[in-house]
Amino acid sequence: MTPGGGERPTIKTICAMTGLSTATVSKALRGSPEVRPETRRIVEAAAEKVGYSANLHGVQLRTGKTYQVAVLMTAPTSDQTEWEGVEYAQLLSGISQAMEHTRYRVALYPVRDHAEAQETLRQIVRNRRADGAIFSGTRPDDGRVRILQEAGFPFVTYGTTSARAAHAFVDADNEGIIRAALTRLIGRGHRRIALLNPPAFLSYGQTRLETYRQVLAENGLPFDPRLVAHGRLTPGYGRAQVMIMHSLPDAPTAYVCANEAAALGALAGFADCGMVHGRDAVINATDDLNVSAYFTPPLTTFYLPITRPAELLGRYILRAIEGEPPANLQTLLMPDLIERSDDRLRS
Amino acid sequence: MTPGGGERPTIKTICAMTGLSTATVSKALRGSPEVRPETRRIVEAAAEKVGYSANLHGVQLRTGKTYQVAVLMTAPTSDQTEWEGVEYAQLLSGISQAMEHTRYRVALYPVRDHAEAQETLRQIVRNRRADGAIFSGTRPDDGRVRILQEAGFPFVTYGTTSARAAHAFVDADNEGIIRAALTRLIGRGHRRIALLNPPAFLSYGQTRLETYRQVLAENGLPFDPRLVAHGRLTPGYGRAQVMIMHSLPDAPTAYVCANEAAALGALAGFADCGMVHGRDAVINATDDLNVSAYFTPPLTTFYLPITRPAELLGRYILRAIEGEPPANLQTLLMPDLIERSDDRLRS
DNA sequence: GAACCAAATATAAACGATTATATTCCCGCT
DNA sequence: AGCGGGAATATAATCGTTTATATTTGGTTC
Repeated sequence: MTPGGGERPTIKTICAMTGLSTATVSKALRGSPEVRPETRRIVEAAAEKVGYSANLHGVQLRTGKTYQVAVLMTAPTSDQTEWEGVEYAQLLSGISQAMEHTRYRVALYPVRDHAEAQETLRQIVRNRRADGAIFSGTRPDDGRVRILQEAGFPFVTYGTTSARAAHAFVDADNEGIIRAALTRLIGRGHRRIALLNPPAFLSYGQTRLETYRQVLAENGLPFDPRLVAHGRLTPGYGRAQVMIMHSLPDAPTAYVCANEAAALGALAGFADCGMVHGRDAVINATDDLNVSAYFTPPLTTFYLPITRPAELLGRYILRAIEGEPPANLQTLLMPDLIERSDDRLRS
Repeated sequence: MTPGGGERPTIKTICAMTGLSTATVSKALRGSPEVRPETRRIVEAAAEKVGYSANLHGVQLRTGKTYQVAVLMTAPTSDQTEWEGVEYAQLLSGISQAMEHTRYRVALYPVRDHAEAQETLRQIVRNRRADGAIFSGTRPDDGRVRILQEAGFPFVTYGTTSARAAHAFVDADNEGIIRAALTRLIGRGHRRIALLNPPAFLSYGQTRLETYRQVLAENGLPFDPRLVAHGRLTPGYGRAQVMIMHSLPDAPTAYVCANEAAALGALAGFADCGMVHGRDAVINATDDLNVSAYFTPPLTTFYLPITRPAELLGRYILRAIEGEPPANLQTLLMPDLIERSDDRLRS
């Protein structure tokens, strides 16, 4: 494509073609007002002709920008074969898609745990390996948030923290979800409703628990701690919790599962206990993949396509990098209720 | 940490500390034999003291290396809410983990289709955005493979092609899987076995189909094209195919599904048709997430934890970048058979 | 002791962009 | 005519490395 050979064109190629200096060409290409519109057109034509695109390494060295967005992924490790973390695929895809027509790319940093995440972020900040960061699984007092705030490093969380006012975030409206799910189930006659929550240290688990207690109280129902479980949201967890709670003297008639993996396991637990969904108890899920349509039986779900928060995360980190204040970069998304079963209390 | 202030240390920092020149320091840090061991120790001590780590942008500009591995991900797009592509999360995680203690990072390139993948790869090659590439969903005659081979660009595929001899790849042993699955089902009395395959243009679908025909022939069983389906491996696909094949005059008594998503849908199809798994027909899956343990009922599966091929992909791409010949970078992995149901033909 | 050589180190030129500073040019003003 | 000043462009420094080339050092050899 380059007339003179297969070498990749640089600014100097364009200088040679146009007789202009590197400074002028550089400015013209970035649309600086200092260069005459006519000159800019000449430069752009030349650039177009040879298919010029800036060498990022040069730009990066000079400006210190990396054009990378670090996405931390709390990794499904090799020793852990459960169905977990599968939503990362679509999360990453959505984030990348938001950066499609920019210079930015997603760079992946898998981490094993919270401590490693902090260490990784420190390195990213210290060595300026990225211009911004995204991570999920937030805790109310989140060490990662503190590190990045102290460093003045742009970031967006997927999930809230107690410092939420001060940073960009995207999350599902967990309060809204639990309120709607419980109100619906209570309206259909359920009095003992189990909550299969994620690990207790996660913000959204806590939000859900608080809302759960609140809604129970508002409806004059007692709070029974034995109906609340915390744990990693694997199918195995869902199954185990159903088996435990089923054997309570006063077993729950409804299970609200924090995601579809747990709900799938809960269904398996039903089978193990000889329970029939809809007759002995019901399960509701809240999730972002919408697999529950294919469970036997299909489950009622609060469904938020994960690509929605994902694209938002992508757009927000770009704006955060550009210096937009966090207050403009905060969104809670309310999932849609998809009723796939009646869920009325029988018996 | 730097004595003189918060600035990030560079080679010049170390020059100032040791009184050596940048050339010597650079060579010392990279272990060049031209520098005296004693000098090297001095340099290393100084580097350690100030916490020096090379500025990648400088290195990249000078050497042209990017220390990025491009992973193409045929993206679950926003308009597509089916459970599909979820295994990418663990694939990416495994790849990244293989590069953990290197300078290399995974850079993510989501693409919508084959054409976009080719265009993306051309850009990556042309603008040297990465040192190597990984992609999946191979076809026998794969345009992406041709582009990279012509460019002499290092890459590893997840899946085989007809040019397999000439490039690095990792894949499941699809021939072995189908042979084992069919032999087992035939041994248990099944005569009409359905094959729920991925889209026909994919290599592994073709391999599976060929093996399927071959094994049938070896066992004196007729090949019935109506028992073979091709399509995107969503739950919806599995369900639809079961409904179609169930209504055949001579319906299959066993379904071999190419992944767990399709198998889950097939189970949903069973429920829709009023079929009972194990009585009217059985389902086998082959997959890498091992969710089928939690289906109702649990399904027999050929299970290859996706992290195994993933780590191999990561290791292979690093070696390919270092110039290792493709012949040493080719592996077919045989999954484990996990028998979760009897699967003998009843009736 | 001069000449030579290898080993170790230093100097300086890249890599490709951005940008502070300098130069040129042209115009209007006194 | 001379000068000041703004607009447009050019020159050159710079980012942090690597590496080709030059220089120094010290030891051998004759």
